[in-house]
Amino acid sequence: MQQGFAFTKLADRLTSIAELSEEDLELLTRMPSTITHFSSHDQVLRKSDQPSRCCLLLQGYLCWKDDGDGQISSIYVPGDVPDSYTTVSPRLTAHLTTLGQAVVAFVPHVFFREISLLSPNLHRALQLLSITDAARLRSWIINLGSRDSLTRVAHLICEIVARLQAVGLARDYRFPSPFTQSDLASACAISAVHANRIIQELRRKQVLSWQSRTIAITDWEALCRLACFEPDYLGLRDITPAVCHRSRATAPSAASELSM
Amino acid sequence: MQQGFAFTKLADRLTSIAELSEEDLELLTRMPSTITHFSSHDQVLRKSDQPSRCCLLLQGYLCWKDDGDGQISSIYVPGDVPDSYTTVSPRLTAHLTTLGQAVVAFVPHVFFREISLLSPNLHRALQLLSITDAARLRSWIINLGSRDSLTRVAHLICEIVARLQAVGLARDYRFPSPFTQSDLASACAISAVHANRIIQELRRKQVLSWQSRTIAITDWEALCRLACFEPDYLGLRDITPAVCHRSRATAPSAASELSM
DNA sequence: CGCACGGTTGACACGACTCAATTGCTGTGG
DNA sequence: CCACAGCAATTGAGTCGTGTCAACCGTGCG
Repeated sequence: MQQGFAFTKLADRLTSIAELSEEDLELLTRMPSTITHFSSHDQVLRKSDQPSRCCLLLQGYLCWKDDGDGQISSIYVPGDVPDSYTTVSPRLTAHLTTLGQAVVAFVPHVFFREISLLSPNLHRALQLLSITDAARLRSWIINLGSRDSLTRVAHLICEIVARLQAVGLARDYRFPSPFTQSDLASACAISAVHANRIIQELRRKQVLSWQSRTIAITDWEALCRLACFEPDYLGLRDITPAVCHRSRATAPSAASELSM
Repeated sequence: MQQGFAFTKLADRLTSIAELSEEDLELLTRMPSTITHFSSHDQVLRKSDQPSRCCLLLQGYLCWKDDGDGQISSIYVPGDVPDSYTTVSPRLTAHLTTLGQAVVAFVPHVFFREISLLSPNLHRALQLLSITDAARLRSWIINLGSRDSLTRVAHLICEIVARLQAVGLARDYRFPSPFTQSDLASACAISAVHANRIIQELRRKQVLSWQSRTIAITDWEALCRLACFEPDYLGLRDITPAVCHRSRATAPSAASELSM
């Protein structure tokens, strides 16, 4: 991957939910960061930490993992800042853990505070980031609460694909899955054995393949249907009717002028 | 209840998570509001709404209820502002619904924006409000994901008690429960029939009574133990070791006399 | 007074869990 | 280069929690 340009990951992510000006992008280029590589199932932040910087995920996946039985409450993809709220209060309620190898850029809290003061636009974009984070949590509660395990797994995969595509990844509906089936099970609140059977069923239904640490969606429409996936809650700006066939080459703001 | 002092409810809530100065409280007194009464299972906000004001709950309970099977993703008590995030983006992903009768004060977005500009302290307090909202969502995911139904119900009740007490209500561990057992079931993602059996079990275990629309906790310690309840995630300032035996002696607005 | 709704109870079905054993893969050291 | 360790994936069998269905009761309200 393109090391050394951590800020572009953040820019991509912010652009996916808000329109940024040239000046905003210029501000982002000044982002100071310390880049760190983590291996599988590492703890990036412990519950007891009181960080003074945020984690910008550059590559791989992170999740909040609970102390107790290891329930995963949220998954993050490159461009996300899982702990952005620590800029306000550094108290953590879970461990920030890798799912597979991951690359993280640590960015001082003060940087986010500064750009918020300098650009109301960036301030709003960062607020939107936390709002969509909360929206995803609510969506996940709906999932755990009201859908059966096949739907849950399918929905999680749909969400990951949509979010990867929003930052320019997985355009061909293939993406690395360095996490284990047990990880997926923890996220979906099912047992590892059952998760395995669900995945087999998804394979049998010909909607995806999962081999050599890579997932390939073979029938996106069918998967979305199985999952009852309606990506509105992700707050992305340019979802096409066909659900994420976006081309990021074109100017970042086609229409999406709806008041937000 | 003391009508006409909607702002005191907000002041109580903000005080429970942040320290406010005299000036901050003075600013809050200027809060404009339109007070509205709702009956049971009313929709305060529809998914399709694009509100330009927030809902400050004064009395009763509200919840976000999903379109589909009516899964409840979050419950609110007096002093809460369930839709505070709409000040940034008015898009909703669920219906804001009453659980029993409720009284709501509608407060223009612009008021929150103004006080955020005038007082960094209030700005922070409002940010903390959304952060704890998200923390509760994560906690609820843990609940749905990793605990059995008895624990889930017990945990929800513990949380409600703790949050009521944080704003000066339910000090004697008794509080109105105008919601139905089905509502509780929707929140805990179990069937109404099963919810009923769980409640009976809680009664049998002598930890609470639930009659004539009132819940009375008879053994708070035992209930907390059953629930695995650790209230840190609520972000409250003054939790005593014994879990919420707080005395609000220093209360800046000691009004809130009557039951909610 | 009676209807409607919330609460209660029992019987039965099924999805998901656990336990346990086996296979397959990957990396590593002899 | 192979053997082995260790982990992930896979499979089967039996169990249990929770859901569904259906009936019944109690009570508040029109």
